[in-house]
Amino acid sequence: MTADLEITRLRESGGKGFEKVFAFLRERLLAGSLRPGDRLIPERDLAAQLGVSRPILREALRALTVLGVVEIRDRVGTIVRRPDLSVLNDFFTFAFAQQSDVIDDVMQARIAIECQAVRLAAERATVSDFEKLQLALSRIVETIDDADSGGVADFEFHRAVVMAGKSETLMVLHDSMSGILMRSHQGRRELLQVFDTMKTYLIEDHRRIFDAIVGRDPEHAERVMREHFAIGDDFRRRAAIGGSRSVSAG
Amino acid sequence: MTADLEITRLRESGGKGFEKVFAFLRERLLAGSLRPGDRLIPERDLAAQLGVSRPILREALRALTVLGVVEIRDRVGTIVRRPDLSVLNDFFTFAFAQQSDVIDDVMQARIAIECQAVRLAAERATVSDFEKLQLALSRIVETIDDADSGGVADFEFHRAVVMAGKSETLMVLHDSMSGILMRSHQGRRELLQVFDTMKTYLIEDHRRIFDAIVGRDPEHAERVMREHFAIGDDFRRRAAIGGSRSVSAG
DNA sequence: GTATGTATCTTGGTCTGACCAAGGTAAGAT
DNA sequence: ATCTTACCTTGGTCAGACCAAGATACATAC
Repeated sequence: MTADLEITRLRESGGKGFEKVFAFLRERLLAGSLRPGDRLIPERDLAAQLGVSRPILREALRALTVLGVVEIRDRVGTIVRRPDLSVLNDFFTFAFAQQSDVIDDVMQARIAIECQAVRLAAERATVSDFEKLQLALSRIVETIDDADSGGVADFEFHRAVVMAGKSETLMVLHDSMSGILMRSHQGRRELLQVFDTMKTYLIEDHRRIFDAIVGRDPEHAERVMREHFAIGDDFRRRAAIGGSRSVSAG
Repeated sequence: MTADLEITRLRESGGKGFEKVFAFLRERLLAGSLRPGDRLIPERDLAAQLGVSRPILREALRALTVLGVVEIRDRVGTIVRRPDLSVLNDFFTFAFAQQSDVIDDVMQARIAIECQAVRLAAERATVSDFEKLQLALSRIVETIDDADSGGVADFEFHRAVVMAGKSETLMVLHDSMSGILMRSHQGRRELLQVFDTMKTYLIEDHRRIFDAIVGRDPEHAERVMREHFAIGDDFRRRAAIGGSRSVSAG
C-alpha cells in the first residue's frame, strides 16, 4: 500500500511536526483516499503511525476542523466531512472585522458571481425558481418603504437569482460575500431612502431582471444585472458624497 | 479591567476547554481589543490565565492560524495578523477537490471571476500589465505545440488578466479555482492536442482578449472572454466524447 | 564611549504518560 | 430474545519536562 511509503516520506520530510501531519492529512483528503464519512483511526494510533505525539496530531485535527474538513466527535472519533459554506462566513467575519476598504473589492466579486449566476438562471431556472423569484419580487414591492426589511428583501431576491443558477459553487461564494456586504451596507441603508427615484430603481430593476430570466435571455439578463449594479453603485456614491448632513436635513 | 471579568466568565462558561479558549480569543479579535500587529503573551502565561493547559491553548492558536488571524512565530511569539484572502485557497481546495463532478460547476465560478476581471482589466490595466499580458501571449505562441508548458502558458495568461483587474478578491478566488481546475485538466490536456484548429483558437482568442484590454473596451473584452470559454468548453466536450475511454484507461 | 561577543533568558515546538467521562459493545442475567 | 451491566475504547485534558534558537543584557575588548 502506498500509505506506508507516504508515512515514511512523512517522517523524513523536514517540516515541523504540525506541518508534517497537516500536510499529510491534507494530501490524503485531497487525493481522495480519505472521503467524507470516513472515520479516522483513533488519535493515539494515528499519532503513533505519523510519528508525532497526540497533542501535535490534535493541533492538526483542530486545524482541519476549523476548515470544516473533519469533525471531531467526543468519544466517537474523527469523521471526514464535506466542508460547507459556514466556514467561509467565519472567515469573512474575521477578515473584514475592522477594515472596510475591502468592501468595494468584495463587491466586484459579488458582481462577478451574480452576473454569471443570472446567466445560468436564465438557462436553468425551473418553474419553482420562477415562483421564488416572483415572491421575492413582491416582497421588495411590499417593503419598499422600510429600510431594514427592504434590504432583506433585496438580498433575498439576489439570493434567489443565484440559487436559480443551480451552481453550488456560485451559491457558496455568493453567500460568503453576502454576509460581509450586508453588514457593511446596513449603516448606509437609511441614506438610500433619501433618494426618491430609488424606489423606482429598486422595483423596476429587479422586475427587469426577473423578466430576463423568465424570458430565457442570458445575454439580456446579464446586461440588466450589470446596469442594476452600476446604478446601485451610483446611488451609493451620491449618498457618500452628499454625506450625513444632507441626509439628516432631509 | 474588563479582561479579568471576561476571564472569570470564561472559566465558568460551560464549553469544552478548546471551545472556551477559541471563543475567548475570537471575541477579543472581533471586538478589536486584539489588533493586527499585537503580540500575545507567552503561551505558558496565556494558558495559565485562561485556565487551560498549553496543548489546549495551542489547539486554539492553531485554529486561528489556519484562519489567518494570528501567526505563530517560532521563538518569537504569537502575533495577531490581518487575515488576507489567501486563506481561502486552503478552504476551496478542500471544499471542491473532493468530488470530481463539481469541476464543471467550479468552472462556472471561474468564468464569472474572469469575465468580471477582464472588464476591470480593460479599465484599470497599466502599461506594466500590458507588458505582462504581451509576454504571456508570446509564451502561448511559443509553447503551442507542447501540451504541458502550453497549459501553463494558457493559465499564466488568464492569471495575468485577472491580475490586471487589480481586485485582490477576484485574484484570490481565481487562484483558488485554478488549483483544482488545473488538477483536473491535466489528464485531458493531451487530448486537446488532437484538434488542429485548436492552435488557432488558442492563439487568436487570447490575442483578441489582449486587444480588447488594450483597447479599453470592457464590454468587448467580456464578450471575447465569454466566447473563448464557450469554445474551450466545446473542445472539451468533443474531447470527452471522443476519448473518454482512453482517458479512464490512462 | 562604542562595538563586539558571549552567557543567559525567553519562547515556541514537542514529547511522555497519565487521568477522566461517556459512547459502544459484548458478556451475562432475566 | 431482551434487558442489564461491566468493560473497553476514544476523545478531552492536564502536568511537567526537554530542546533549539531568537532576543537580550551584560561583560569585555577596542
